[in-house]
Amino acid sequence: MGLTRTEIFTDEQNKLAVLLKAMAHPARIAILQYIMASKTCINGDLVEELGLAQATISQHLKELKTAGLIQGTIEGVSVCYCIHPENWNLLKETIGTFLKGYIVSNECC
Amino acid sequence: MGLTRTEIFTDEQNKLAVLLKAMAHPARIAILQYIMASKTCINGDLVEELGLAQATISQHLKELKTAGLIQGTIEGVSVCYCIHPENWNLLKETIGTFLKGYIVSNECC
DNA sequence: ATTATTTATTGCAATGTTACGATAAACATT
DNA sequence: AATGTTTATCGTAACATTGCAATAAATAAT
Repeated sequence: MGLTRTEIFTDEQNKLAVLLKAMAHPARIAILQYIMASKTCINGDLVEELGLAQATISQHLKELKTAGLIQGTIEGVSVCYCIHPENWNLLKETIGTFLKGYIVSNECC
Repeated sequence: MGLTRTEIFTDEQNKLAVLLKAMAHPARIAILQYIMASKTCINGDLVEELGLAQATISQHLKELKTAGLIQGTIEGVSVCYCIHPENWNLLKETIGTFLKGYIVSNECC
């Protein structure tokens, strides 16, 4: 007990939950916003910008990368991060479809 | 250590994180989808539908209600839950704006 | 070669999440 | 009044998350 019972949900429900969870932290939202604004960035930029420890930023970047929201390529001594274009569009679509599922109705409480 | 440093983020970043977190669980996604499809529902419907314990469903409903995504009104012995129309539209807008922040660019890694 | 720069990983402490059984509370039915 | 129905809350066990210091690893500069 105490661990999510993923087996009783559909793949789509589990996948959407993983994506939302990856974004569900102010630091990761801030990181995504920073990357969106500056197109690319490195870990050090974010450490300065956000004021979190280097290890913490690195951990958040890893989570975003694991979820497929960003990608990182080694550039000499540093790693260049940016939004993962294809996955971001997929994300947009998946969340969009989910949110559109509600149509205002008067059958409400 | 170990607790999110909300004070270093903007209100908007923190609020969006709270909303995303409220949805970032397969059970809560399933609950929202069920409510969207059936317009209204009670705790008991969801216990049958999802196969989670009554206490667990109640807890998830509470989280969704606290985040403002759903509303519940007492109807005799049971509680009728439905999507919170205004907040759902706000959510749509907030997430939409966030996701639109990325414009595909060739300045990538 | 040595030193500097940059990021990832490890280890840890504090806190949060998830799930469920048991129980309480509140109304409906008999 | 006693019983049934429905939901919320409490307590608890098992993980999971967050954040940081310390350290490792890998390239760049001197």
